[in-house]
Amino acid sequence: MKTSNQEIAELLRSAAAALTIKKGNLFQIRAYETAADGIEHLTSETKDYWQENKLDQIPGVGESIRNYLDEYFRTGKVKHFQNLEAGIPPVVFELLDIPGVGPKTALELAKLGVKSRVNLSKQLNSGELVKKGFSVKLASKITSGLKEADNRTNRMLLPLAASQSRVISDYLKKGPGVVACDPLGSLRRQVATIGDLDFAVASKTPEKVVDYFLKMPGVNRVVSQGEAKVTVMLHTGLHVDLLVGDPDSYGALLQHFTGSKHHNIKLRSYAQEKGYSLSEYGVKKIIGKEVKSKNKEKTISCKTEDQLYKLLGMQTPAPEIREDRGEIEAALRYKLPDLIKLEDIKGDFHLHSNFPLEPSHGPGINPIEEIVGNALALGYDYVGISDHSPSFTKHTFNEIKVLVITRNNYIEQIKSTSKIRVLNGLEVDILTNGDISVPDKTLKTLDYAIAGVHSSHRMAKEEMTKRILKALSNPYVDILAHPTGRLLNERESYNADWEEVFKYCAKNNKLLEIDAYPNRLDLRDDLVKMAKGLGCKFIIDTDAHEISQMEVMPFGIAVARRGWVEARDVVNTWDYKKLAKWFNLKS
DNA sequence: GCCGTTTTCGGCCCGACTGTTTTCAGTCG
Repeated sequence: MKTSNQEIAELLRSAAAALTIKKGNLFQIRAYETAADGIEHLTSETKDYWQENKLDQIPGVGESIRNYLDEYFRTGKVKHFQNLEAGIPPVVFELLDIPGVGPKTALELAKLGVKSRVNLSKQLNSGELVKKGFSVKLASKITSGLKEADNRTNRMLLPLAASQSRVISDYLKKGPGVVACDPLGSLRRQVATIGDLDFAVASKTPEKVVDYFLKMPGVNRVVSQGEAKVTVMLHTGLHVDLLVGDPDSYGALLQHFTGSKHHNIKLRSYAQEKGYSLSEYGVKKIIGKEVKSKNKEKTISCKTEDQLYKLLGMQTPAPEIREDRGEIEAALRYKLPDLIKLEDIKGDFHLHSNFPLEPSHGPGINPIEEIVGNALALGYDYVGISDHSPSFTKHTFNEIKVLVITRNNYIEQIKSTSKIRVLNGLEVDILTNGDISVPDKTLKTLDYAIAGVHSSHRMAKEEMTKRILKALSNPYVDILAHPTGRLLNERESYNADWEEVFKYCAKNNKLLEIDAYPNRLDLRDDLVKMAKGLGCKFIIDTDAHEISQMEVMPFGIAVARRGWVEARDVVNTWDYKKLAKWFNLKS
């Protein structure tokens, strides 16, 4: 049985598509889609919710869908969904993820004899579909849609998205009549991976900006084009959306295009209750059931986002938390968190040097002295060096002890001459049975230890939870490194009962690391928020293996902000005295 | 089908673009 969150969401989306084809209730269709969204964004498996009898805690899941899911987990199928889908060729559901193809188009294709995606491609190329009466324009649209779906690459990591975005916004800023230009969408919200790039431009002459944008180097084809709204595809396959708006209502445009979709839906529902209708043009007053005027002139325009949120009687939530995870409710009560900022960071604790402890672990390339010097240049008050521990498979515990002591002595010398505080740490392995790869008496000689899972990632959830908890129970382990082990676009998080792990950390003063390295961003933002709610403290580190990588700190800050974290929740924003107390250091 | 610091009933975000539409349906963000 397919039970991943992605697969369960697909199950619901197929039901929604079937209902669309059968002209079901529009709101019921939306309800299935909302539930699918809710499931996709869960921090743990839907199946776990089911086993714990908590399915209706999932956003968008009510009594009916709860019962359907229960039936699914018990029997592997949902009779109601099977009935909905009866009479609809299965290929319809296969075609839905082609851009431009929705339920109705997919059904038409199926009726014209399309058997599969491959077959669709064949019939398009041979012109067979058009001969059978399918629209020529739609056929060409779907041909490019198919090409796109096939070339769909991984979502971009933040550094790449940021650099691509800079090139485009530099270009746009030089455009005719451009007053302002901002990258928006998921990049502005600093989501860990970015699908496409969105830009807003403020200008009184949108048509000129649109023309200028279409001439941008690298544009491969125009996906759609309107007076003030364009989507293009670059030669790299990247999608870029542009919206041009009047400078007087630019705040509303920024708000609209930053999203997220769920934030906007919640915000607009709330606005509606208050008698307003909200769009990218501003705020309209609703009288009775009718919007007072459809004229844009009658819209209250908002130059800034603050004006818009203020009009609705709330604080402006930082872009990073606009995900409909409670920020609108908090903003209405003027209780938004005071999110951590890059300037709050006073040090970095997960740094790898070239000290010859264990070459096979891929050590850093810079000497400890250079790392300390760079920390000073970054304005830090303290810095922690945390090389990988020597491999326990190649060394006896006694050899490990000797190696570590050698390094200890070396760092002691640096400590005595350095202008900033230097801490002596080590990144150690959590072995499959939960033991630490370095003996306690050696760990005891360090200022701190970061423990991480570096092997056997595919353990069963219960086993992995036990493994992590046992490691954390070691009194010398201070930090859980990159807690979920995910590598973006490469490896999923491993399974563990995170709530149990976080409760343990909160109770026993174990720190959760937010690893700022862009392909990790681990702990993930949603779990950060959960951990913060359970009272956990964090440390944000770069995991740099060369000193230039110490500059990835902003990505870790973004994750923390997305998890509603304030500076006081993060130990490496504290002054040294408070920090030393937490780590039980001598001075 | 979901949901509620005005509601357990009666609502459900809002608008743009495309195609082939003379008033709208489908898809997308």
